[in-house]
Amino acid sequence: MDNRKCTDRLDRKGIRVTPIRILVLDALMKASGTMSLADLETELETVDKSSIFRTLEIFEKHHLVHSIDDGTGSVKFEVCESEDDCSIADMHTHFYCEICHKTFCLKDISAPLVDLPEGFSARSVNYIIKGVCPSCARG
Amino acid sequence: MDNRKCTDRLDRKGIRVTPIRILVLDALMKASGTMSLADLETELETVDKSSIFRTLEIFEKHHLVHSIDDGTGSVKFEVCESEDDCSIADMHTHFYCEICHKTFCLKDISAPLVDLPEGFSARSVNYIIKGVCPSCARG
DNA sequence: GATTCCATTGCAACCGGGTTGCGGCATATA
DNA sequence: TATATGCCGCAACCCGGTTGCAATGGAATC
Repeated sequence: MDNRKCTDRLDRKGIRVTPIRILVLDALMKASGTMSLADLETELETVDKSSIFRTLEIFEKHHLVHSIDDGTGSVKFEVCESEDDCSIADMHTHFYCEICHKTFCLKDISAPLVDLPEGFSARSVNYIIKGVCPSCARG
Repeated sequence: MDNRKCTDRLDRKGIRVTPIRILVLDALMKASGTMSLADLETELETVDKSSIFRTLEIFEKHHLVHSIDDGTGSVKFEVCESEDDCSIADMHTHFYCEICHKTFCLKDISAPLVDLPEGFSARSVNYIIKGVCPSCARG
């Protein structure tokens, strides 16, 4: 576990460093895709659900992670790509297969952003396409 | 209540007509925007939650209505625009204000659809932008 | 007309993700 | 050392959604 890297990043975001916050951030950074609260609970079995919850809450408020609602009923979390700021450009496309109920993370397809009516300002985008994935289409 | 119109539409979709289904469909058609299960429960106080739930399930399966997950924790329902088929073109943009927690239905902005990798086929799009709405921006 | 069958519905209970109150412990501040 | 503040675990709670089951009712069959 890269303790140092986590500590630095928390510092830079102005988040007080604690052992649990390091654990959670480390797990998120190591994860290949997104992680749900339940995923983190499983991964960090010594840490209480509510602590993880509150940690994620803080991370999100400080734009260290962002959440994706893929419509499966459990919100997913992901470390923001850019080190210093979490921009809308970080938001990419997700695909949910209605057959096998898996969520795919299409990292290289960034979520489109439409022109909004006067007065609306966007801070994040939740873009999820539902349909049938390749392997379910074949079989 | 336009009983006839509802009955016809149910018929055309191959959905067996029942009093409750007429009530639910009528409420949805009359609604200015989207409705949640809870909204319908309030509107149709004589009808049980589970009955509404199952009715919506059937409606959705027959592509008479579609659901939108706006990230508020309660799924919204909406009658498909086109009479005969519910196409992806029906899906429009939704905006969720992080300050006042309201969901706006931007009916005239259709949800964009990105090119998916080989093998993925899209059946619906869930596109929701989060940010600050005009009245909250004003302060 | 009587009987059988199956879809529909209401009720109540359940489920699971998320959230909160609170008390204890640790850490910081005076 | 005394005092405040923040962090954490536990347990309980909340709420939207979902399911099992029994009763009802209408259509199909005898």
